[in-house]
Amino acid sequence: MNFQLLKTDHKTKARLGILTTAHGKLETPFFMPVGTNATVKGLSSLDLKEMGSGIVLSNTYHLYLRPGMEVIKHYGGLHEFMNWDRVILTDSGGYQVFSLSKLRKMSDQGVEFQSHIDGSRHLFTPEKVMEIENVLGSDMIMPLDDCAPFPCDREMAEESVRRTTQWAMRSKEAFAGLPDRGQLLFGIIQGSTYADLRELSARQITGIGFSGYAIGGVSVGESVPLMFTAIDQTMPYLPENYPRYLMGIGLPDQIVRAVGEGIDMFDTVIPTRYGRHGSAFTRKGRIIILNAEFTKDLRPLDEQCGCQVCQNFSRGYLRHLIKAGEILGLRLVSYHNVHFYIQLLVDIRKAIKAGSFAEFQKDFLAAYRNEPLNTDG
RNA sequence: GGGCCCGUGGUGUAGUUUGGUUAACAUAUCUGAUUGUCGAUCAGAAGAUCGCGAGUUCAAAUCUCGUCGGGCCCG
Repeated sequence: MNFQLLKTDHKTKARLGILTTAHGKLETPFFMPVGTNATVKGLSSLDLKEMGSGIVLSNTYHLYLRPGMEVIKHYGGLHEFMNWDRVILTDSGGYQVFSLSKLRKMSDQGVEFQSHIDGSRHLFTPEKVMEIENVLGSDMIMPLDDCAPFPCDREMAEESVRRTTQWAMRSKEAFAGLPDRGQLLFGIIQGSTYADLRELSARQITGIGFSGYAIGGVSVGESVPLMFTAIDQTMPYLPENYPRYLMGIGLPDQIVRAVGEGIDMFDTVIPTRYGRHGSAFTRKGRIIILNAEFTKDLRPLDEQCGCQVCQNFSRGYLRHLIKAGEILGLRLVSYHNVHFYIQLLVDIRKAIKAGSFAEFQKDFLAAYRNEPLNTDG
C-alpha cells in the first residue's frame, strides 16, 4: 500500500494521510503547483523547494510536443531534466486535448489531434500515454481519459464514462507491461453532472483498481455549486484507503471546502496564472494588485504571510512591476501565491492533526472573501 | 517679406475633397473574468463642446474670414 490513512476528522470528512512515492513521502492533503512545461511558470525548482513544495504537476501532452520524448529520454527522465528530486505527477493530456486542440477526432482507439504549437498531427492512445509517462518517469501518472465538457448532454456523458473506463483498463494493462519505475497509476472518474453516471464511473474505475482516484470532468465551465455536487455524487464510491485527487481545483475557499469532503490532492493553475495577471491571495481574500488604489501601498501583499516576497517587497512596487510588464513582477506574485497555497495546506494538515479542522474551516471561510478586496484588505 | 502644410480624448491617428444620427480606431488609463496553464484572451467603463473667435447654413470637425500655436519651403 502506498497510501496510509492516519486520521479521519470526526466532524468533517477531512483526512490526514501519507502517500509514499519513488521520490519521497507526502502528507495529505497536499497541493500540487502546476508546471506544465517542466516548470511552474516563473519559478525554478529551487524556489519551490524554498517554499516547501514536495511535489509538482507536469504534463504529458505539452512535454511530448515540446521538447519531445527524445530529449527527456536523453536526460533519463523529467526529474533530471528539470532538476527536481521531489515528487512529480503528470497529467495524461486528456484535458489538454479537450481544451487546447481545435482539431481532434476521438474514437475508442484514442484521440487524434493537432498540436496547438505547430499544427502537426498526433495520435494519443491509452497505451501510448502510458509509454510516454513511463519515459517521463513521473511518480504518479494519470491515464488518458475522455474529459466531458460542460454543458454535456446525457448521451455524451455516457460515452465519456464508457470510453474512460475502457481506456482505464487498457492503461492499466499497458502500464503493467512497462519497465517498473515505481510509478503510481491513478484512475479518473467522469460522469459530468449526472449522479448515476458519477456512481457508475466510480464503481467501474475503482473496480479496475488503481493506486489512487481522481475526480475529473470538473472545472470545465460548470458553476461552483455544480462542481461540489459532482464531488458529492462521486465521493461515496471512492474507497477510503486510497488517495483522492480533485483535478484542476481550485480557489482557496474551494480547497478548504473540498478537504472537508475528503479530498486529498489538489492542483490548479490559479496561483500562477492569477499571479501573472496581477492577483495576489491573502487570508482575507484576493487583492488585484493591478488596481490603482495599491499604487502607493507600502504593505506586503499579505501581512500574515512569511514568504520571501512579503518579507521584502511592497504592494506598490509589485503593482509597478506587473503594470510595466516586468518578468520580476510575474515571478514575485506567482511566488507569493504558490507559497500561499502550500502554506494553506500546511495549516489544513495541522488543523486535521489537532482535531480542529472544522473550526479551521469555519474560521477560514468566515475570513475569506471571494470578491476582490480593496485597500482595507 | 512671400508661399505652403498641420492643430480632433493622455498619446498616435481616421473622418474634412462631397456639411447631415450619439465624432471613429489603436494605445494608454480604470474595472471585472480566468480552476488537469494562458507573459494569452475576453468583457465592461471613463476620457475630445474637433486650437481659439467670428461668419455662412435648417445643420459646421468638415465651407469662409480672422487669430494663436507648431512645422516646411523660397527670399
